[in-house]
Amino acid sequence: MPMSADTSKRPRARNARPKIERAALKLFVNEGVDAATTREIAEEAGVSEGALYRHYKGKDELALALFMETHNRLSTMMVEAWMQGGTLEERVRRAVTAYCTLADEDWLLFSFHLVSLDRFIPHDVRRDDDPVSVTEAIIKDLVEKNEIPECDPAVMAGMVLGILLQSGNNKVYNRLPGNMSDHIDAFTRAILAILLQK
Amino acid sequence: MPMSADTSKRPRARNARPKIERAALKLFVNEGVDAATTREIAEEAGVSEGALYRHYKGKDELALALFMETHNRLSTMMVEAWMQGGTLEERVRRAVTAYCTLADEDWLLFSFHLVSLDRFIPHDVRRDDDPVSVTEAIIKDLVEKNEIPECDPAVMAGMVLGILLQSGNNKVYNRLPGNMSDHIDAFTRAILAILLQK
DNA sequence: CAAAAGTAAGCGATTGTTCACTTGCAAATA
DNA sequence: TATTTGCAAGTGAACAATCGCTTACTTTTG
Repeated sequence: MPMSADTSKRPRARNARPKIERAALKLFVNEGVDAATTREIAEEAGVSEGALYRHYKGKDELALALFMETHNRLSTMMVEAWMQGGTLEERVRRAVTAYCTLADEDWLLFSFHLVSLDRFIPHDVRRDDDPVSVTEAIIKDLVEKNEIPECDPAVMAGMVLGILLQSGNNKVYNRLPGNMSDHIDAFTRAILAILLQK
Repeated sequence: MPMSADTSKRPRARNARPKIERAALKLFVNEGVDAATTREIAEEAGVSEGALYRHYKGKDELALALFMETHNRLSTMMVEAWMQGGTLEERVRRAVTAYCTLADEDWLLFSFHLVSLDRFIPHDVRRDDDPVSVTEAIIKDLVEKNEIPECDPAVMAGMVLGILLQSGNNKVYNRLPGNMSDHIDAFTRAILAILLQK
């Protein structure tokens, strides 16, 4: 007995994982992690809901994995850019360039990291290898070697990072035109101005 | 027939509204608005769940009201501080002082505003009276009057605000010691350094 | 005593996750 | 080469839990 027309069954998807990740990123950024449902993600990805659980333990693990992808690359790139040596300006410019390049290469992935910082960065625990701690350590070192004037490293680290992070946030809100890389010069000069002030 | 001992009925609360607001703030900051349930808020406040709905239409309205309380005061204080006139340094210092004072007066309320910025600030719409637009307008004015060197007002506004916002965020994460007001000097000098750079 | 404020119970809707089943592919077997 | 077999990947229906909110009622207040 021939079946009547296919009752709108989804054609089986292939390579669901990247589709799920891009769909999740899009919804996470636009609605927030909590508001984005697994059903929405699956629909946006053109994939069944169960497929998500073949690759991730659950929604939270998916979100964390996407966050960490950027978070780890960020720490690595920043440290590498700094360790290469050179003048203060050269090192700052390299770090800023690394940050902006990472942002521009995959803006969706990067902006998710940016807007989810306060969800995934624990409020009370310090890690030695996260961007804030790394920046603080670098500044402490610069002070000790008399490359910059005396200052409170914790305060200075916040201000320096603020220049980059807030500019990123403004780009998320469509308040900053162009790519992040378009402003490498402005960022570099501002950071140097703060570091070398007085 | 006398009932056996009171089966754990909550003693009727009085003045529930402020209790609800403080409890909500605490939970909103620590868990996020979505993760904090109305049941948790009521329990933390020592109040029944229904009491929330005597004062607010729902959870979202409660969160928005708490956000706007800071948001509006912030815009007002910043504009007032700036309009009073004086030298560039005096005006910057007054604006910074206003910001830090607001933060220290009610840190819980303020930090909720800080961590919820991207929830309540729409991604695509510009308002003329929000802090970012206000800052941008001020900088544009400074450039036109040749009080500071030529620069892109959008970029400069992001960087200037970043100094304050990221420091606030770091305090939320317990990475910045003391009150915000303790660092008024550092913030003021840093902002002046990037405004007047080159 | 009327209105405002608070309570406890519970309802409808939604959500993250599970589960039994199917499919396509590639290695193993003959 | 032709056939079998094992397994990772995909499906979608259903579940248990939870959440925001409403309701019927009681208490306080001016």
